[in-house]
Amino acid sequence: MARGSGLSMDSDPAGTFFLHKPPTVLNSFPSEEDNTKWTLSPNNNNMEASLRTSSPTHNTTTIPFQLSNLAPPSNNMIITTEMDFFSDKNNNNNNNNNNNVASSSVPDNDHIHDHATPTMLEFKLNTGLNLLTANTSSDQSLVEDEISPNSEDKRSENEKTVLEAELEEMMVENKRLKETFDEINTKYKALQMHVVSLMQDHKREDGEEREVFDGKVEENKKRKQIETNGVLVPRQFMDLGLATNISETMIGDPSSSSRGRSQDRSGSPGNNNLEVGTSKNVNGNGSGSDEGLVFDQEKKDFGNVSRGIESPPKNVDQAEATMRKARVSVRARSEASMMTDGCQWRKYGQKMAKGNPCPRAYYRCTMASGCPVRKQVQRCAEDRAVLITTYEGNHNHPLPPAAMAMAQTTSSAAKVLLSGSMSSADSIMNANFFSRALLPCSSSMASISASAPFPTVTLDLTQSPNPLQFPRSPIQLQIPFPQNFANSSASLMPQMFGQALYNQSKFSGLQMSQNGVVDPSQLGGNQANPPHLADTVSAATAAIATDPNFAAALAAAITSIIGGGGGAQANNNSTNNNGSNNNGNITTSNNNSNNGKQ
DNA sequence: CGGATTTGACCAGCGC
DNA sequence: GCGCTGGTCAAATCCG
Repeated sequence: MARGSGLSMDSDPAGTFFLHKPPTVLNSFPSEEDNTKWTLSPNNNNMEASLRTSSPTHNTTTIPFQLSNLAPPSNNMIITTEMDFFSDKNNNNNNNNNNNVASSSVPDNDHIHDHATPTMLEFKLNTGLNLLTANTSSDQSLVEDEISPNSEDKRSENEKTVLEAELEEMMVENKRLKETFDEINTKYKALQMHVVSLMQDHKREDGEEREVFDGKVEENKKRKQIETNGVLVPRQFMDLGLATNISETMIGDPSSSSRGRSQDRSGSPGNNNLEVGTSKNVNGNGSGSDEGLVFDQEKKDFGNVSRGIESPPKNVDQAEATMRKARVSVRARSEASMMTDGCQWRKYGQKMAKGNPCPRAYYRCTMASGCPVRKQVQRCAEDRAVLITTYEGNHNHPLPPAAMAMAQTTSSAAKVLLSGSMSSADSIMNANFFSRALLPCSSSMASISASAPFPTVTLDLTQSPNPLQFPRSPIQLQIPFPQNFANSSASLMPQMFGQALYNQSKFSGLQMSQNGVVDPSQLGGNQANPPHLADTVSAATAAIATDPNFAAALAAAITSIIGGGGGAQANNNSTNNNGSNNNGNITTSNNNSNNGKQ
């Protein structure tokens, strides 16, 4: 391969260019002529053009390229070019590695090989046509342009028009973006006020509701009936008190400790929603629940809360088991058999699941021996283009950046679901609030299901709402993600949700003062005292609003939306490496008590 | 040949 | 107690 740069051109008034080959290229350039005649043919508003040469030795060669970033023309137009020659006869897609100003292709390599040396049997011409309109002192060859003033003026006029149109378009875009942000800001404040108001109302009614629920096993049965019928009632639409009552009833009523068998825990058809199950009905004897991870600190805190505040110790085990089973399910359209999430997985099983003709595959993480993280992959029964991936557990090893987002999400989900698994009513409220306020952007793609046997967060990346349609409801803020955003930014989404989850898990542990006022200094403090709901909400919204990662992700999402979804700027650098993963406070309990094969 | 995948068998939990 | 289902194991098989 030979590389040459700095071909120079000049032209006659008719627009015919003469290409001068610099000495450094002579040995590799296939032509023996010193001057090859090139004709410049502008088209498409002068933003594209092609160079055509016809010579006795070259026959006809056309090199298309684009003209962009052109400054206003001058009479002394200087064109610098860069050409690369390399041997790949079949590859006509030349890469302009240094710039994208121009692209070219060589349609027929044979024509330019006529006079190649015997050792240079094949060439490929890679031309980075750097078309500049200003004088440059680079070592590239320069030649003054002699294009006729009339045609030049005409072209510059067109270019000016195009640039002005682009500028105007960008200004409109900018204005629209600003309006969108303003709208989001306004709605966020309205949402915050409304949620706080709701929580205050709930607090007033709290005592009354507890009385009622204590005697209302019937309501719990109703709830169970709904779930077993496969009709998901998103908890975000449930009355907060009802959610609380159900959860507490499930704890107090052993008969309600049956693990549901609903098939929708990993995202049943039509359940394009975020699910945060808060059931705490896992059998405390631990059979089958020994796998997965336990957060030591959370175990401790949880135990404090449970024993010290409301629950008998046996419920601690139940919630711990629930914690270990916390899952994050991701729905995304994908033709591949498995989502790329940055981790290495080994398939260890496959089963036909009830209600779905597509088999469910079981994978475990193989990035480190003993990593407890597992995932299930299954296609949606109703829409086979949708791939449902359910993660469970937390990695016990360092992760590559590409895997951080997903891992953070699973870990954060486990945390928030632990808080939702506490017997404290407020903790249940946290899980409920998760979908109502903490993930205000997700209502169209999120709901809460109590039907899952394990707490499961389901992120739906399959929806493609109108990119610019924002909700009118003052209390709900949706950030609809365009389809291509969901597809291309699967790593960003978990990051957003993961951070939100993580923040929520933080506020769930806030210490409250006697009067129920949140002490900001207690953010992330111990969890000895259960939070009050209104304060929890305030702290949560504050945590979300001030979180730079969430803000960045939100901005990226909106940018993607406004920009027509042309690729969200999923910045891996914004991944919170201080997430709950690998923080050393997790232990693996892998007794395999139920895995022994006799 | 070593690692990954496939697949039948096994086990636990739950509903009836 | 039995059957169903989800989840896992491990031998067999495949593959690079």
